Amino acid sequence: MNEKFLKPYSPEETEARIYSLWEESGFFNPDKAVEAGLISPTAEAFSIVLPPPNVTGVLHMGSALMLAVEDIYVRFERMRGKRTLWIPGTDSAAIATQARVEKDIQKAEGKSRHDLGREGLLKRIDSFVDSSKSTILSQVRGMGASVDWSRYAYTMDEKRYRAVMEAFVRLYNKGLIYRGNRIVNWDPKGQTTISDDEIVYEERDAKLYTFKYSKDFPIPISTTRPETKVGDTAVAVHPDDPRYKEFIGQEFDLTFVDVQLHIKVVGDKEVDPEFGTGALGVTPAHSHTDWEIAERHDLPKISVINEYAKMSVEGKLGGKKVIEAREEVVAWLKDEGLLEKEDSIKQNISTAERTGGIVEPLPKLQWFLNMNKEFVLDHSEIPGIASGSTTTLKKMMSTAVDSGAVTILGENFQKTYFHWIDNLRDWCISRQIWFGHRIPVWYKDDEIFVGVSAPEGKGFEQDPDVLDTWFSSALWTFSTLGWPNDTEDLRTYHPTALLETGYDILFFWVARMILMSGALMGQVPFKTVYLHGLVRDGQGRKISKSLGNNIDPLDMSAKFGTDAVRISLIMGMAQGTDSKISEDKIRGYKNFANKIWNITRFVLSQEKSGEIKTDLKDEFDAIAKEITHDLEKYQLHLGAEKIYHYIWHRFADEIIEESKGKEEYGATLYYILENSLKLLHPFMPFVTEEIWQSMEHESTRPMLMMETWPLHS
RNA sequence: GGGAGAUUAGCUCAGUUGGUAGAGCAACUCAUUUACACUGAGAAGGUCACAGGUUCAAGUCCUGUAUCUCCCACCA
Repeated sequence: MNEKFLKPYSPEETEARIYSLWEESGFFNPDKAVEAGLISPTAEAFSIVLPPPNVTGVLHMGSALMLAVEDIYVRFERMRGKRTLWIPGTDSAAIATQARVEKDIQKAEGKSRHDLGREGLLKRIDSFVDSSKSTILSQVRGMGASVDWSRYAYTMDEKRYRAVMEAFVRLYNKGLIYRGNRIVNWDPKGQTTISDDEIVYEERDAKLYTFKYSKDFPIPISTTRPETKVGDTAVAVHPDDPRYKEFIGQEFDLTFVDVQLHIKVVGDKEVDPEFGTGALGVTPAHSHTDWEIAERHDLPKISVINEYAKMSVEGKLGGKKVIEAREEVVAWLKDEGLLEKEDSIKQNISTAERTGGIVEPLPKLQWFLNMNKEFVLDHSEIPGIASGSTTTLKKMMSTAVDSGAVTILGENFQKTYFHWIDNLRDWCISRQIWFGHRIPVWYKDDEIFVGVSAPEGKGFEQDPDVLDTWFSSALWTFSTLGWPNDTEDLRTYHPTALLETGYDILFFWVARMILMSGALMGQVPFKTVYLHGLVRDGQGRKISKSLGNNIDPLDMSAKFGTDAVRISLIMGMAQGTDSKISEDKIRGYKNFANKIWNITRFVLSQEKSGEIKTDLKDEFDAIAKEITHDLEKYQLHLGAEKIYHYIWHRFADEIIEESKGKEEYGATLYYILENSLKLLHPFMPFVTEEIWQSMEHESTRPMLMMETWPLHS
């Protein structure tokens, strides 16, 4: 027997060595496994893309859970003989990365991005990305992820850049991308537009002021933002409201603070007569609702707030921050005796997810993806949409799931998905930052050129904006497989089999992938969506810096071994629900790794004598069948529990105890141990492989990772 | 305002199609040169939030109530 079994199992002496063994074998790449004759060339494909972690980030418990779940499925399907591909990659995290680099430069050199210029800043960002990406990549390795590194992709690399340009141009040519002046969510702090999904609402105390524009104005209005009223061009009332009906159509000229206003009274059914005074002061340029009312009634849209959230009007409010202007307007209303009421209310305020800045709705010229425009889908493999038929992006996204082509595990998530689609507005895809995929549009006087590369001829200026980072992420399942080229990889591995990610990016990413894959390839991007929950601490609290309850997966891995971290993240975690992790829990599974180690020590001390006992074999095979079934049904926490319970409390506590001093048990013990290692391998790959490598086997396969799954012919 | 989910042992949670309530941790008793103390054996602990209903049978299905959580939404 190998002497190492005389000491407890040591993850730190094992893991790096075992990972090298796997990686150097080349078998993370399914093509190599086929070449070596370990997987049939005609085997069914099983492919997953790794949700690319932030290239400059570090691994946290959420990504550790993601890697664990995905690696379990990849190893399971690989052992079941499928042509299994897991594509790794990293994401540029555009806004966050640019902000980080800008901050560093500001701190170290006192320079802003404008001092460096666009080219200069991008160079600095590239070198920062280069120097920091090794951290996350080695951490992914450390978790035991059996990804095919030869297919590594980065959202900003050459191939992905081409795919993004191509996608933009194709969607533009289909008429789905347009440029329009519309109200967008402007983040004054980040100095960029953000999408609806990047907004988080915070409940705050606010004041609802009720007043009249002037003594002569007949209708009082209510607002929480008096400062915007200098941009009003109308008052909207419900068309049937008896109080105000007579005023509809009338127009008033008046002076508000020191600004001249021309107010028209309009009737609009969107107005709720029950709320406030039942009359709405319409500020078209600074409110989504008001913009729409203005569109319907052809009202002028006067911009009174600029990109820095300061007043852009003439007079004494000019240049003031909106908050200051608000106080000034309220003071003026009081002085003039126009203020009728001041109510305290709770208000949901829109803030930017990334910067925390208060979102200011502003009209801006931006690029949009049209969700409701009909277009012809030339080639379609999506059930319910025939090739060459007319559809809209919205309908297509809905059909992809409704038809069952994509299964979103968890009924509640399906409902959420459909609900989101119902309420979907056009997607604003342009961003005013420098780091990202620059919009492939060039202007020259009245000319506009849209193409994957710059037009010939002089005098063209490229659009300064870049694309929303989710635009490129949405292409991920096929941009990583070589699209827009018609590659062998695309034919073999797309649609991918499974997408596993956190439920918090169902809309950002999962839905958008369905959109892009459908629009550009006529395929769904994946067949099954597995959404995992948040990882919380032992008390069920969100892990956060301020609580100081951060449990670092790398620390835990160093302390208890990666296998222990992986399986403790899986245990008790039903799909789609939040899970808990604590140091005690991880320690418990370190003990389990050692338990198997000692079981092996005992079994290796026995002769492989006697026949395999039928009753014990049948019992084991039944367990193996159940575990297989659990994995197939995405109940991996149940499978993990069963193998754990069987190995510790059945095999070790009962079968081994019973076998002591009885030679005829030998062959049976070896049978159970070997097959238990196979079942446990996806969950705890390091310790199982290490044990496997230390034993002799009849199998000619080179390693446990490439063994066949129990009961699988 | 709309939607979804949760409520099971002291704590954290499982419980697959309805068929005698489960695990881990904690606490209790005992064992101990044992493959393994990173151990084993045993005992204790629950009106499955509450109230109805369906059923031979309900933690599980239905209705309602309470509390909590999350998501979505342009009530100014």
